[in-house]
Amino acid sequence: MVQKSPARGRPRGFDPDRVMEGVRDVFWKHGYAGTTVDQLAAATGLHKPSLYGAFGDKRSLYLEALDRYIAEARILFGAALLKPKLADSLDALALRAIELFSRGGRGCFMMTTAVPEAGGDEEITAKVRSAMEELDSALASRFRQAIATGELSQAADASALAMIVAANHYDLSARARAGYSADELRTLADRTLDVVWQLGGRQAS
Amino acid sequence: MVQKSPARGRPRGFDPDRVMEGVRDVFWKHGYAGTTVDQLAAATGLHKPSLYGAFGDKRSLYLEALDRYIAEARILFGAALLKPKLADSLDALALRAIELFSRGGRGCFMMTTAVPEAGGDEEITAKVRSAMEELDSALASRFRQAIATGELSQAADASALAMIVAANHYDLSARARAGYSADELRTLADRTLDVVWQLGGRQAS
DNA sequence: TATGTACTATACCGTATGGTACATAAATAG
DNA sequence: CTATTTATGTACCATACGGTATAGTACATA
Repeated sequence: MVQKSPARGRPRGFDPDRVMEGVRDVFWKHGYAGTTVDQLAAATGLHKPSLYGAFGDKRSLYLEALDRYIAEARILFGAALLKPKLADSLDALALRAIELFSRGGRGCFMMTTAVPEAGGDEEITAKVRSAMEELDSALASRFRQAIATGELSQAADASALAMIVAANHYDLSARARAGYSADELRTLADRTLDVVWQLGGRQAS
Repeated sequence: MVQKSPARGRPRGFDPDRVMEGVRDVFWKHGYAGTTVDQLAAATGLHKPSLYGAFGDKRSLYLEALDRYIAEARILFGAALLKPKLADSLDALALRAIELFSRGGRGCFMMTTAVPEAGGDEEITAKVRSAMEELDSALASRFRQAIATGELSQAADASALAMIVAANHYDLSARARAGYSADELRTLADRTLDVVWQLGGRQAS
């Protein structure tokens, strides 16, 4: 049996979730190598010893932020794919991605911070690959479902459609970082979705 | 009148192009912030004062490497698009991108080093956006040409096809960095090209 | 050979960096 | 109240960083 923490000693004066949000935002803006621990301390309002005490060193802090981002993205995008109509799923996916990526032109946290760091870091490389594959298979599965319910033609290629949408997803991230506005990104996403419908041979209205 | 350098004084003992290749490779692997000037000196075999004397500070060195990469990519990918048959163009584009990106799992130099640094750096942001738009329009133009020559259906949407191929291009970069092998990338690229042919309503064999 | 000039090499500078020692504060357990 | 435990805040450390001063070197011109 695991006892709930008996809360001995002085309780911490901060909310770890809130702190990690601040940490994530600094890494998001400056990247891993471009972020200093002093920046993290300033952004979270607590001091370095508290950060180290609660989360470990800079790298642990980053890995924790990355894990949390991936978990949140899983929920955010996974929820979009749960909508009954495929059109609504794809629309919600694009909308949420654009909202997330275009705020401050920051792009996808994983794409902008983990992908560069993946050169020479096997742990980060593996995390990125696994997250990408997870999105791929969630999308492919969603397309297979749409084929099964008759929303798409039986002849549609679920895997190919998934790759198109995934590639568009990462493209949106890169372009957000390159200064594209939310409106411009929306236009790009809509164009990709048109392609998906053409390819999928939309059946229902 | 600008005189050609009269070459007075001691001539430099290194080839600037070679040196910049070394510089680029270090930035490519570690990113801008993750690279130290000492690493650049070690990789190029020359010492910091020579680097500073010839190219300026770290940032100038990086911008020079980025400009050179963009120029080389323009030539590499532009040449692919010059092939008379669209199928050959798209095939060469994918092949060259995969060769370039999968060597050492490094991805696209611009995507992996400039995109992260674009957060808060307007000059880099502008360079990235401009390079992306250049590829977009080169691709769209190539597709319009294929429509004009009858290789693709008159009903094909050149811009939409260009976006699909561009997104695939950046997707290949990200996945190379995430550890995908050249073979895996080739499979992904082929799937995207299948989609392009479906969408474009290929006319000629 | 003399002289000017640009490149090279070593050594160094001031600062910023990741990380920590230490004294103190705030809570619980007895 | 005392002891124990954990968190906080200040001040600090060793090192690594970007960048440069300076002394010496190799070449061109004259």
